[in-house]
Amino acid sequence: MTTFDKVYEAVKLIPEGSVATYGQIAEAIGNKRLSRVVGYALHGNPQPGVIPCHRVVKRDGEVSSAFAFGGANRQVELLKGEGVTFVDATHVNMDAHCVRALPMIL
DNA sequence: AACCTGACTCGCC
DNA sequence: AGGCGAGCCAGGT
Repeated sequence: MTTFDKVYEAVKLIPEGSVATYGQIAEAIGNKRLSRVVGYALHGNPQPGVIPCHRVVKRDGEVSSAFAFGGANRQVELLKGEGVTFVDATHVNMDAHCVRALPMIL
């Protein structure tokens, strides 16, 4: 089990209609400082369609500017399609959709 | 094999 | 309050 695998497992656990921050993912796999690795892992996204990387946002709810599915706007559309609301064109309504308790995968 | 960089976050100054 | 450095892992040069 590599760190990347843990990241993918954690991301797949995000319920539909909810979002999680890189920090939440990192914390779930053991170290919140891994947030950077989380981003890198999703950047490589080896299994698109399986790994809902569009449900992962920065700690303030802003979507990544380097989203690779067709632009950040595409990510926003996907989230809206799941019932996620936005406080801003690029900021997810964390107060309503942020995952409160992401299970630890250690 | 070492160094640099990257979808991040937090703690100091 | 805003800017800067540190810490983490993997992959490319």
